[in-house]
Amino acid sequence: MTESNNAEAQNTAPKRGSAATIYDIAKLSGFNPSTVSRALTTPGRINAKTEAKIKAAAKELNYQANPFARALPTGRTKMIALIIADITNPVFFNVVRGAEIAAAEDGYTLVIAESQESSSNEAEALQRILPTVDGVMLVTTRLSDEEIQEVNRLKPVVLVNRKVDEVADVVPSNENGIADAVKHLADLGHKHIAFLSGPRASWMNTERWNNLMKNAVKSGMTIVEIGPNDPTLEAGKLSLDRVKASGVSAVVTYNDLMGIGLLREAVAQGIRVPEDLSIIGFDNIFGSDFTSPPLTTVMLNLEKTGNEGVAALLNLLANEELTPSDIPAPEHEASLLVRGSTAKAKKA
Amino acid sequence: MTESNNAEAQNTAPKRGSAATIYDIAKLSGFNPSTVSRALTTPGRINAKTEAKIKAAAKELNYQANPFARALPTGRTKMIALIIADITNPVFFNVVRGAEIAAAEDGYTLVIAESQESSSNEAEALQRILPTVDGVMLVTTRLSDEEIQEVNRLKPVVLVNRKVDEVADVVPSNENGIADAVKHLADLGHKHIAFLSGPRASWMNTERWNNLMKNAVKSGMTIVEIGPNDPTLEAGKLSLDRVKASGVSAVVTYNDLMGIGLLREAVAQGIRVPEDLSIIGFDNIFGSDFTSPPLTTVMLNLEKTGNEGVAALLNLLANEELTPSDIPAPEHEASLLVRGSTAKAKKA
DNA sequence: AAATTTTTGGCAACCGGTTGACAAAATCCG
DNA sequence: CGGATTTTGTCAACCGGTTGCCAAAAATTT
Repeated sequence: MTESNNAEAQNTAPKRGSAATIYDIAKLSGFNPSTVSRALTTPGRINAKTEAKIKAAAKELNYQANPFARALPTGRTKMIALIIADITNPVFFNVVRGAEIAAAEDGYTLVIAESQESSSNEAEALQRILPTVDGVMLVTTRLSDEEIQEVNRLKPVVLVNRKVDEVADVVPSNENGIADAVKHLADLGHKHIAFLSGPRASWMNTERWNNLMKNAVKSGMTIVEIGPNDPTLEAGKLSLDRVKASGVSAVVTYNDLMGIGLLREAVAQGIRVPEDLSIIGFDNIFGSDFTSPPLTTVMLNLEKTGNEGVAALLNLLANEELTPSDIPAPEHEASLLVRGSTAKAKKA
Repeated sequence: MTESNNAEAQNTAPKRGSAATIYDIAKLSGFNPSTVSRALTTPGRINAKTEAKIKAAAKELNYQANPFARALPTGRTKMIALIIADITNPVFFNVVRGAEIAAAEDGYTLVIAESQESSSNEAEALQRILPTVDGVMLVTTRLSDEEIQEVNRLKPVVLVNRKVDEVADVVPSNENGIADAVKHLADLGHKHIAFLSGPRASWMNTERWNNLMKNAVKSGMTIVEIGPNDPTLEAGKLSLDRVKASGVSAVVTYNDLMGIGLLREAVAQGIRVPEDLSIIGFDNIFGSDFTSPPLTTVMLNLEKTGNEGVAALLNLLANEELTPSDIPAPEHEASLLVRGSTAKAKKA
């Protein structure tokens, strides 16, 4: 842009990416490259004085090891992959954040790929990324159990919110949260409730439905499943008719997105929430308290989930011989967050 | 999957990560490793028939090039870094998605790092990631102009929503959207408006304020800046008192987060929106239509921004000699999305 | 002081690709 | 049909680290 540009370009040979190597350090410090390597990576192997000299030279040259050159013989890349179905789904934000923090703590870098809810995209992305990472965290995978096991055979895998034989997982227990939610509805006098279910293939969907059913029956309520549906705002909105038709006084939705969709459509159609219809979502996503009324929801500590997932993976990585069953169960559990979308059932 | 698995597992030494190399292919196909390399990477350089044979052998061995071995001599990693300030800020989701798509199209992998709004974190993450990527996209960096220029000297950088000398950028024009917003308020009879500003250091904040001021003055309105503030829900909420005190009938907020915070607090305090106070946000984030009333906002096509950012970076990468000024301005512009939070000004 | 053990640093091979140089083979030309 | 040209495959060096092995130097023992 300015006329000084020309001069600059001439004198500094601004060759991008020309970083210092151990050979430069060797030359500067007068030692052998292998000695340099040892001084930098195996403290103690080398005379303390030489080590200090070498480290000084390294600092002077602003040395940073080329990760590829390092990864080549060792096979370790200090990167882990995080595969998620839909990055715009607010559920993931906190998982990602928790994972980021845990990874950065140990000097690992997160490589994030999105499958856009498509299992072929996911397989492709995985294919591309797998060789560059030490391990994989699958957050909401669309892959089949067999595919997951196969990936697990290549690199350590940790599954979040899903369970597959032989594969490590981190899935916080829904039980308490669901029990509380059902009790909450029972206390409010609801007799007939519905579960607005998510995708048939979702492990978590089945988990929630089964738990819900068990608790509802125990509390003497009837419960019906409406679905399967896409786990989206739109699907929640479109299901209002079926909800109305079912005659229930309360709905638990597979996730907040669907809950919000349902709630807004109900309000738009003049159905009063919570007076005419109580709604409970899952996940406590960003924005679930923006609605009128704000959505009552079963909350998961997703940041913690992401954190524990990466911790488990790092554990697996550090300890070749660890088996998935050695991974401790997550410590945190779901809990009910009561906001405005639940109230006493209308008298029948 | 079948019983043949056992046999396979026995003879192939199922050592994790033991992938086929070009040497294996060479042995299997009877050619030299370098010939294999050429067949796979320089189509046409090799006799079509041999090329086919080699490719068949590669397929048979399920060959996938070791990216590190490849990156070492070429320096190219096919990865680009995406640095964002706060991954839980919904503004970024769509940027990330757009970037993902553009990157995947060209076989590039996105490495995402979050700086948690801290410039030291950001510098550190950048330090860690920089050697492993071909280029960097800075989405909401907390780095100083000088730091950015320095990074740009090492690897190609594309800035999103910010401008720094000598560095390529993608910043969609706010002008139309802001002009429309001001005109919208003027048409509704507002005479005195405020800008609830974001962080002082934000380039975009200054941009919006300057534009807003210019347009407001032109329309014969008075405008005041209230701030600076954190770009958060909480800050929006806390600023209500100052907004009330200012006596304005309409507020434009630096972003939707602040707009939503302000709107919800106003409603909570019994101030009617939009009858008593009109509010316009920026960004059209997820959830900005969940509020009651839904937030009127100046919408940016963030997915497109992410897309164009990566495209620009790829362009820079493919064409060493390209200078930042060769990057075309983004084609899309901001536009006003009128929802429910704006209405006629009360008569003074 | 000689023999033995331990420390220390250097040599060289290796990780798995890419690529310039070159010779053999194939194709073209007059 | 012989010489010039093009095509094709191989050799070998290189990218920047790591690491097993060994010899020289230093420290210890006898």
